[in-house]
Amino acid sequence: MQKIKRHHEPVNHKASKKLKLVTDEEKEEDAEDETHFHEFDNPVPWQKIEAEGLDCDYALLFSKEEADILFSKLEEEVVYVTGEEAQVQVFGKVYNIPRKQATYGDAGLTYTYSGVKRLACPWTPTLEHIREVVTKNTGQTFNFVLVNRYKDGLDHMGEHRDDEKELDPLCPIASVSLGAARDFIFRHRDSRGKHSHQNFEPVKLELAHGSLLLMNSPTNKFWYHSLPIRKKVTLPRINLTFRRIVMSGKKEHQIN
DNA sequence: TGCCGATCAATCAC
DNA sequence: AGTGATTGATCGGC
Repeated sequence: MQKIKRHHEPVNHKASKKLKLVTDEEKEEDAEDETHFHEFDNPVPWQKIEAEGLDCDYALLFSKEEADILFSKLEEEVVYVTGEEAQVQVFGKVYNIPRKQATYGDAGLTYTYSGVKRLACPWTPTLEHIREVVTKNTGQTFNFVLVNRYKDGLDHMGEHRDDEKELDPLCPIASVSLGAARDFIFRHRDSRGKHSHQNFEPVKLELAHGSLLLMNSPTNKFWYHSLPIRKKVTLPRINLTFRRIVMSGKKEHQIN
């Protein structure tokens, strides 16, 4: 297993200056005598967000300094789709999506967005680095990331659920936010529309620079989420949603 | 003003 | 093959 090089400040500022990534086995060995190792190894403090059928965990994963660097690196590395790939059809009409999108992941993986299949680009160094940090902090592995870039508060995403068939239903979706903080709204599926038969209050969060939101099962079965327009926001935000895609049985891309 | 919820009535996946 | 779900723009109410 490859070691992760930490080239930014650690989350825990009380941690030793000697930043050495230790494997789980090494932790076991050192655990008894070295107190400062415990400080360094402390997991990020998670905040639980719960409602009926909704189960999320929120944490500040990166310091401002780390997050600033990650943001600018992503601005250099990520290539967003253009043209027809950046359009979506709603009720028969074609629109440009009100944000920029890109898909990265393990070789050969595809992702279906609004009926259109899209091939994952190979991981960039920064995306791979963030994936490793997320894995280290969640214990979950991901093989794909959807990148959404919102250039200002007018860029947005409408209400939807991430319930694509190709997603591993038990794996959480890990959403990393970088750049401008944006409001994020959950609404229960049975509390939408004029004749909704239940009355769950929306769950509203602000996703901060450097934060990680884990959306655990079965959140996406019952709750829609959206990133609404915020006219006061003038700065860009990049959002990374790490997912686990299972190519169940389906023969991938038959080449004739 | 800005925000929020409802509507649209075409197309597609299952 | 009929049904249900859809994603974004627009509009009305507050």
